[in-house]
Amino acid sequence: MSQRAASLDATFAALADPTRRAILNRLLHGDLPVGTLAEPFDLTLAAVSKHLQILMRAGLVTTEKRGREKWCALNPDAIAPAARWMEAFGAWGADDYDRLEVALSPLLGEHASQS
Amino acid sequence: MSQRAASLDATFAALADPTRRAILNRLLHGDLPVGTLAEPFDLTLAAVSKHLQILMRAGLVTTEKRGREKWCALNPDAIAPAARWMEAFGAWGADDYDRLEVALSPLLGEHASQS
DNA sequence: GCTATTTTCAACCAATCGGTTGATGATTCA
DNA sequence: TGAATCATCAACCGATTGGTTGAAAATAGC
Repeated sequence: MSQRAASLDATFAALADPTRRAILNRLLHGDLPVGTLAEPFDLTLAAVSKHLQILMRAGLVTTEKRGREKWCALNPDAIAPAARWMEAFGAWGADDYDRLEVALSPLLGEHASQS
Repeated sequence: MSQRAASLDATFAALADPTRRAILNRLLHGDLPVGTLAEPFDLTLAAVSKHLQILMRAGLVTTEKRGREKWCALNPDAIAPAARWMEAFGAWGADDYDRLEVALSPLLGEHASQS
């Protein structure tokens, strides 16, 4: 599987969990240390820590250690490949064939991908 | 969990598998019966059938039985909620605060969602 | 140095996932 | 009617997921 496909796997899988989407929403309003980030969730800190690792592996969140706290920040650029992938399908229904052609081109690399 | 969040779960989870994205790519070029759709994949028909059920549950693919064949078609509208969700993150990095505000509003329903 | 705080690690558990095989249900056609 | 074709179902398998608990590592402050 291409590097590109693996990245899409990680991104979409990261977004498929409601806790992780809520974490991203929380970070949309500002950077936070792990403990504060975890507060509103009815989960152990270890569980939130695991979710963060999945988000980091997908590149959606970056972290920086400051003292004994680890601050988390959004990395919105990481979502771009997945967003572009999805555009093809929106464009497919768009009755706008220029837009369709543009949206389709990023897909060619994975065109014949199997399993 | 809200209905909206459940739908996002199903959509993103469906997109997180490369075989399923390849199925969608294949359908982008035209409707196909299950057997033909499955041909390029090194999988049993049963496995492809399961992937199709996941795509149908997410609403991304619709089917219609014609004779003994079951024809599959894309339903690109189903991807719109997920695409809108993702826009918020692209917009967050965009230095364009009008766009950010617009992109953020669809998130409010899930804003405080936990677990 | 000792203690408290922040976060992760390791081991475990039940549930889900992606795949297989073999049987079964529909449908077509000779 | 009987045989072939198209697709799904049911049962199973190993790997992964999302969660827990308890111990450990790193840092801060007294």
